[in-house]
Amino acid sequence: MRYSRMFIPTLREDPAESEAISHKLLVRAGYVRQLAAGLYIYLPLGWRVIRKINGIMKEEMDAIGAQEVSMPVLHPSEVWEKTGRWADIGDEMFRLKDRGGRDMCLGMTHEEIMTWLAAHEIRSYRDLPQSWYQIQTKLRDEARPKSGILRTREFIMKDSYSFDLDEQGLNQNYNLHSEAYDRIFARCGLQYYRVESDPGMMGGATAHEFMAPSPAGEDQVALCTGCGYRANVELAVSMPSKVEDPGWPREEIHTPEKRTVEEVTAFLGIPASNLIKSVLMMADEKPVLALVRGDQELHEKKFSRLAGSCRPAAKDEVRATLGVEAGFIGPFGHQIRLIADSSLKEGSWVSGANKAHYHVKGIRAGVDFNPEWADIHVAKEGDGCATCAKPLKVERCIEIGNIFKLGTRYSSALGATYLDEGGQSKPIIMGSYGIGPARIMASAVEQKNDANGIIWPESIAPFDLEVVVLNMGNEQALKIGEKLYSDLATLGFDVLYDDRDDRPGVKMKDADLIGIPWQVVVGDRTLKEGQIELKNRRTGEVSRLPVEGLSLAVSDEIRTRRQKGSKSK
RNA sequence: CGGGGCGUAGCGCAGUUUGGUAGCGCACCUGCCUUGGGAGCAGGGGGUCGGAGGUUCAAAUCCUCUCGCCCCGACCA
Repeated sequence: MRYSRMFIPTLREDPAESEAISHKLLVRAGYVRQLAAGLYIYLPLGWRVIRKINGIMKEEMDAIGAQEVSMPVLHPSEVWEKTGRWADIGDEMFRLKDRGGRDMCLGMTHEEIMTWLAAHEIRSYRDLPQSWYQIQTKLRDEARPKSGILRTREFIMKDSYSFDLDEQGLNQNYNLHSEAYDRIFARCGLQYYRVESDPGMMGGATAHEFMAPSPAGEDQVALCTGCGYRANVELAVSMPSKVEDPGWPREEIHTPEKRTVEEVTAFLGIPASNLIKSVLMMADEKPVLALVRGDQELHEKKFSRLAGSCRPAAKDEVRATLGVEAGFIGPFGHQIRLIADSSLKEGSWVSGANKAHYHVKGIRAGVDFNPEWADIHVAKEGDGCATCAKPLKVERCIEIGNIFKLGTRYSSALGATYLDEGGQSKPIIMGSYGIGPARIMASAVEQKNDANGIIWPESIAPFDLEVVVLNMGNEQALKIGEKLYSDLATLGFDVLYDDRDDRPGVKMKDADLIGIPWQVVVGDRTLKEGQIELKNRRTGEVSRLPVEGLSLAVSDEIRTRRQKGSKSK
């Protein structure tokens, strides 16, 4: 492809409306443009990257026997009504009516439609197992689109669905997908973790997420440095650091206007880990008091697994229920359910005194309060691993893929059954598996860039190499450039040929910004010595090659250095 | 949906406090010149100041409403 004819609108400056590095670079280097909040246009370079990623995904999906299909984006409401999600899902679903007044929606995922198909076409155990996948547009009316192409309202997803006779078959398909995902992300050049995740509203039992570490990520992942335990903090368990019992006797202390943990600890000169934080939650409109240590955060999801769906109580609800304002709640003297984090079992603590402007020091579990015990804190860096007690690390990550064991949730609802060998009708056992190619793209940029721009992994770069003729006025250079361009293409490389009549500085800046892994530079300076340069974008390493037999030399050099590179990785 | 910020030329911004007929850099067009890290000179085109209403002799600037975008939080099937 000739640069002069390709649409690559690079920007000299970072776009104003962007925070994430990947967002800035992808806009600046001419890969994407924003149409509206959460709606992105993929320009020629950007679409090439997506196509490369999709190609890798297809190869790996096909390799595990999954079959590609294509599903409609527009769905009739009935299918979604059958699984209950038409009602369960709120504003996040785009809904519309067709001309006949029928309720329709835009697909946010395809469990319903895939299961509908299975329900209609699968009859016998002989038809199973099946794995179907598609690479298709999804639409979700996100409350807050953000970080460029990381969280958008319209996005492409590779989603696969497995259909099995039994749990054993599901496990096999689940593992096949997990391994295929490992190969996909490794081939895309990403650093990533496979972590335990919350099955959530997908309604399954087991789920994992594939997480690419990046400060732009929205998720936090707890990682054990010892045993390899890895889990999304949405469900990660941990042992909070031990706190020595100060052995305080019980006494009431005047703490005027000291409401928050910071205020109280500063006032009393004690660490937050000596405090009990009491949070009143409304679970199905019934009050439940949650107790965590002062240095912990209440994990609402863990809590709601015990208490039912809940929300923090409003200020006036606190007063009405407990008779005291929120800053001075104590865990004693109430007739409501108490759930405390296990870290509070031993020791003496400071808590609110159930009296405005007073706290109480030296209260003890078993003496002053008798809660139900559970892990209801958010795991944080430095907590002990629940399995091996080694310290946990917490890292911010981008969710690039997920796998769910769905079981029979969708097949039961939609009547996707088969007849087994004995003629018994049984629900199909399902799994679903997703990958966001745009997130792979963004994660790659997040993980691989420098001050000059993007550094693509070779597998997903828009081109294999870029030929840069620095001075188009130099006839010899021009001739060599043209020859390189056609020869290297013939040798099977995807070549971007910068034939623009621009100054060398502009071309080199653009080449670095765009981030194609190899640059073949034809410049006056080295040409005088009968040489051209081959530059590795990642390492900056430059090797000089003689003009004679150039194209083959370049291709040999890239191939051997690719091998060297992959060995040293 | 709650909190914060921002909408002025294609992009990045100043001007808004204190109302007086819109500016800078880059990009773009023409010509000259230049070619190893976003050159230089000369000339030129381009803006209903997000939108609507109001106050005023006069509004980018003040007031009211509204739309859009970004960031934090909630949400995220």
